Amino acid sequence: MSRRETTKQETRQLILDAARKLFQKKGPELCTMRDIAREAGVSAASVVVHFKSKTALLEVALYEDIERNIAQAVTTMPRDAALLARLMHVAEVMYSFYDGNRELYRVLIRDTAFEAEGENPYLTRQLEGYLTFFGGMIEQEKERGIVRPEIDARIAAASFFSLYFSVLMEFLRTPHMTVNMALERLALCANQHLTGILTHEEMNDGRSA
Amino acid sequence: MSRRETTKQETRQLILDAARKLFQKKGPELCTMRDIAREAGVSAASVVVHFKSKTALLEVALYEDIERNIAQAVTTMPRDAALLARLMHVAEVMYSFYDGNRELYRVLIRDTAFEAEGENPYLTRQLEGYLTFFGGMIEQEKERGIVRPEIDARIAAASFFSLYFSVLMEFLRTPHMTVNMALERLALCANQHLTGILTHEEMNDGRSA
DNA sequence: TATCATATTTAAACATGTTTAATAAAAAAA
DNA sequence: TTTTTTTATTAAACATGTTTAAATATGATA
Repeated sequence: MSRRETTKQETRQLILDAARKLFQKKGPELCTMRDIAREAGVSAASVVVHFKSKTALLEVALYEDIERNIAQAVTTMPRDAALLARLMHVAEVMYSFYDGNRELYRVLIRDTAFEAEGENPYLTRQLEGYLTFFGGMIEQEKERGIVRPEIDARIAAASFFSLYFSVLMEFLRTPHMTVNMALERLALCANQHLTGILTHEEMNDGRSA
Repeated sequence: MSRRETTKQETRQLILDAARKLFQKKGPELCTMRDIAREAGVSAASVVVHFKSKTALLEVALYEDIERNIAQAVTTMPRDAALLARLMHVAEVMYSFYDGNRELYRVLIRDTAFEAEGENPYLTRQLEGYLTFFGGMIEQEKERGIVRPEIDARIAAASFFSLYFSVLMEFLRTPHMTVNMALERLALCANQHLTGILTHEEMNDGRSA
């Protein structure tokens, strides 16, 4: 790596470290680009040159940590537990993680999850990874005779994610909601999705729309 | 109403009209407070005095229209159709409405749905209204023997909303996704929630978490 | 080595949401 | 009516994310 390249990476790292520190400490809305630049010992313009925008910096600064937590949730997932228990394990790890600084992650998700397509590479990749992983898990459950064979595993995985994400949104917006309250709620929703809400007679009659 | 009060309301209405026009025309991000103020014939400061912030103005300017559409969706809802058909009817009306200006509603929802609790009175009220209405509908289906009696109707209504909202999010973020694609996807998810994904043997064994 | 081209950094300027302090007009009080 | 208080309005200032144009440093080329 050329000298030019190394100093560039050093500068980038200085900014990242400063951003992580100040985002955590003051929250992303109260901490300005100039604050971050000062902490890193560079100009505000340099921060923009390196990271394009404040939102993009927030994304880069935080998603690495999130990915680490997802990875940890996956590796510690009970291998032989039921589908719901495995989903709840991931949710517990992630909700607990976000609980460490709710305001920070509320702003992160707001500013990244609603960007137009292609503007949020991290999030998109994480979601795709989840769908593949959890969809594969559901496929396995089909083979074991636990999930019905006609079920679309990817749709099921996406549905579980929707439930997970909605509860997360409410959790991040609602200070008095504890991790356990969020988990209990998600368990109720996810369990309904597993077992359905119709009576068995209706299910047998049921036509897909 | 005193003279002071009437002129105040007139000014407020001028700003609202100007805001609706420009938000629709240029999108909420490209249209500035000064643009709106100029169009309304008042100062930018006046806009802030009347509506507190640009986001709050966006919310007031657009949610009335949204509420009108919800009301219309409810009144045109087929009374004797199945639960899924009724949900899909509401979704079709709303997705078609949002399709008229996706970028506008993407920004609106991003900026309001993720505000901290209490900062988004319209949204909160609409969601509460939906949960009551749809929850009541599910309760009726219990009495008719279509939905199982042990099902928590409010949790079911919230789950359907989660699915509806997640698909809406993807729809608003993804230009090449048509209304029909969104509806098809929602139908698949919602149908899974109605009928579950487990085999019948597993359902009978199934323990809630 | 000297020169040119390229990449990195930044000071200053800009755009825009919001606040402040002042003004003017209406209502209330005298 | 005159005076005082309250309120609606705004010009100017401010804060902050971002852009621009210039300067500086590095690598390539002669």
